[in-house]
Amino acid sequence: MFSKSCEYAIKAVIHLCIETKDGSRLSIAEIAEAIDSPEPFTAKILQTLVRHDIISSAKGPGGGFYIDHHSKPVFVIEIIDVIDGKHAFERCGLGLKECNEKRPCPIHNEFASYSRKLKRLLETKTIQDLAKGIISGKAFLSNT
Amino acid sequence: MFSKSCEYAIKAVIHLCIETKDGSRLSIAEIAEAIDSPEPFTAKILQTLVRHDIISSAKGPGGGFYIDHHSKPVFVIEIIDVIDGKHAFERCGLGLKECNEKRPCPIHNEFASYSRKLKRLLETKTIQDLAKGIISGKAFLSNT
DNA sequence: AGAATAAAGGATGCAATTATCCTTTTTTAA
DNA sequence: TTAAAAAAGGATAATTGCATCCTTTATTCT
Repeated sequence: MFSKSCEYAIKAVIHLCIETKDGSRLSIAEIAEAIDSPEPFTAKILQTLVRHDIISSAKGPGGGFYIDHHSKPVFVIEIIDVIDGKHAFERCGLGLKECNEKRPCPIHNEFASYSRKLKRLLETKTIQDLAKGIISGKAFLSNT
Repeated sequence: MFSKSCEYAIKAVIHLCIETKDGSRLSIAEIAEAIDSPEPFTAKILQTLVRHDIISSAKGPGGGFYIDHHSKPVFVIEIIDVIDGKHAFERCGLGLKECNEKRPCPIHNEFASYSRKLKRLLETKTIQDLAKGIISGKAFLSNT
């Protein structure tokens, strides 16, 4: 469904959302540990998210990553767009370039309603919504 | 959504279904050409489908691949199971190993209802159903 | 039986995604 | 103003999915 990068990205932002409510910051190491991801790879993803203004970062001692709770909430789709590209959802089930409403591939109609709904969901759901449903951030975001 | 192999497999079986109704057979070259896929790679996929009894093949002159229209219809999910594995649908949206109903990941519930529906659809839909909806096999299965 | 045809299967190459390493830049604090 | 902390960024490695090549086996037809 999504790339590994995208999975890490979503997990990381949820984690940040929960842990930096109080204005504190998290280092790459802390995030990677919490979401069970390789540290240097996670660093790259976090950088991308910062560049696209989805999360914030501060260099130097006491620095780290955080999300600014005064700015607008983060829609899940924003992360997907930035990491996996805008067209992650528009792809035809059979990978046909020329598949569309007028000239649908054999399973176009079967897929279309499914992916449309899922996309709409991710367009309306925010990371903040997801964070609310989590009791213990660590437990639910790690793999072990 | 599905792997390239799986896309080719679905297209190939649809094409076979349409073109071998009369008991004729198609060579790898003919299939690859029709569905716009690399020939040797397609050969591998067809082999796998034969091994799993989804399609049939005959060696030697006049041989090729075909689907036996006297045997039971092919459910789309069968192809997916064989090529991408049985768990292609059970994977959690965030790639967590330990995500399940009892211990759902943040987006588990959001995904579950949709992938359940899609899975059910592919469990009931047959290649024969899909073939019916196609007027010109070539035109709809190739990329160009 | 022998030649031609076509799939089967093993071994290998290539490219994208995933992951790692190392150096540079910025910031804080002593 | 120097040392340490921490992210940023460039270069490189490993893994995996995708694709190709070549030899072998089975079948048909002459």
